[in-house]
Amino acid sequence: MAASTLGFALLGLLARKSRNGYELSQALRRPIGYFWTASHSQVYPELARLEAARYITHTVIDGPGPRDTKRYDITAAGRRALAAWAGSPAPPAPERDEFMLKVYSLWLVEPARARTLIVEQLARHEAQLAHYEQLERDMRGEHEALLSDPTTPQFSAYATLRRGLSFERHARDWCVWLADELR
Amino acid sequence: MAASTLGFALLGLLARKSRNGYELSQALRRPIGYFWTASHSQVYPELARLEAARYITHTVIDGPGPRDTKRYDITAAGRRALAAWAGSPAPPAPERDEFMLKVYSLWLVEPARARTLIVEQLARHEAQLAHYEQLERDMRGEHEALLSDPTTPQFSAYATLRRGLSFERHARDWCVWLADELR
DNA sequence: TAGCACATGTAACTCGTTACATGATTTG
DNA sequence: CAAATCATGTAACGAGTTACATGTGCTA
Repeated sequence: MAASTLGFALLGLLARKSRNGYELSQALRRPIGYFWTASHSQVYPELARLEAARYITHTVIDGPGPRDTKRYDITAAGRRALAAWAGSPAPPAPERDEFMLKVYSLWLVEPARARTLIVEQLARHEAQLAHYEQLERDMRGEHEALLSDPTTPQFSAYATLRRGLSFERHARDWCVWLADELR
Repeated sequence: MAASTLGFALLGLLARKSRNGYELSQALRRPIGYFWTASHSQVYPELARLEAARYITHTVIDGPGPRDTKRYDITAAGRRALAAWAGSPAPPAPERDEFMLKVYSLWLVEPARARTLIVEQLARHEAQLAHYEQLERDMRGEHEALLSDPTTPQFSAYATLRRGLSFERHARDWCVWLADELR
């Protein structure tokens, strides 16, 4: 009766607040889904599976369009399953980074062109970093409060934000170094 | 006539030296495939596709077992296709990190247990970092030579190694910070 | 009034993993 | 002599993307 990774991503969102399928799909799209993404065509069938497993329930609250709007809530069993999953070790994830794969063959590309690619990538990392820094400013003042209690959703959200900030900074620095080597 | 990402991963390896399917599969397995992985059941059909596209050729050099051993070489067309792919912008990659997804729901886990998970993850990053540092030591003395010419495969290999080193260091530091917050 | 946001679903396809299948050579 | 390594392939399944399908209400 274990859910898929996508299922736990949905449960992780629903454990914070109730949402409908559309809102869940939005939350799992770039740039909002920071470490998991899914399209709506994957979300709706998964919600049906989670409901069959009794991890969530829905209440119809009639909306626009040809179908009803379904507002989903996590159940006590869903919360237990989510906590058990979060508290078990993550299987080692196979790395998959198409950009780095291109860098591995960058020696075949004319250096000035290669440098352009790296500078474009640098811009993407700087944009994402600026976005994360804005999120951090939005939390400012609450930091000490957030960190004082690791059993609040805000603690987890701040921990993942710190990770994003750190990742984008290191990626930016690496791009700067490589662009300089290709000058 | 464009190859898949896996196809370009294989071409990137074959552009450096000829290999058989078994050796290519080994190179794409952890911990050797640092930014792309694949199992042998995916590699063999892809090699057939690359050969149909005339990006590679093979010569039979009879080996053990019930089938012949096929040694693959990249063609001039394969090298051109690889260079064109490496020189074009990478599509923005959807982030997918199951460990970070767990951290997002870590507030539901008893803090002492949560801390154990983070310390285990820290150990994994430290092991990978030690591995990368060994690779760097193996290259020592050649650094200046490697960086002087960006059109050699060694330049690309060193650039990706620097990225791996930077990534593991930032991941380690983040784990140390979070484990400390959970003490 | 055209387009976008809201809202839910299905179908066809690709990519990737695990399991099935075979058999010679080397090492403990 | 048993197990691991070398070596190549197919089959079944699950996960994920793109396209198909429908229709309301709001805004430029």
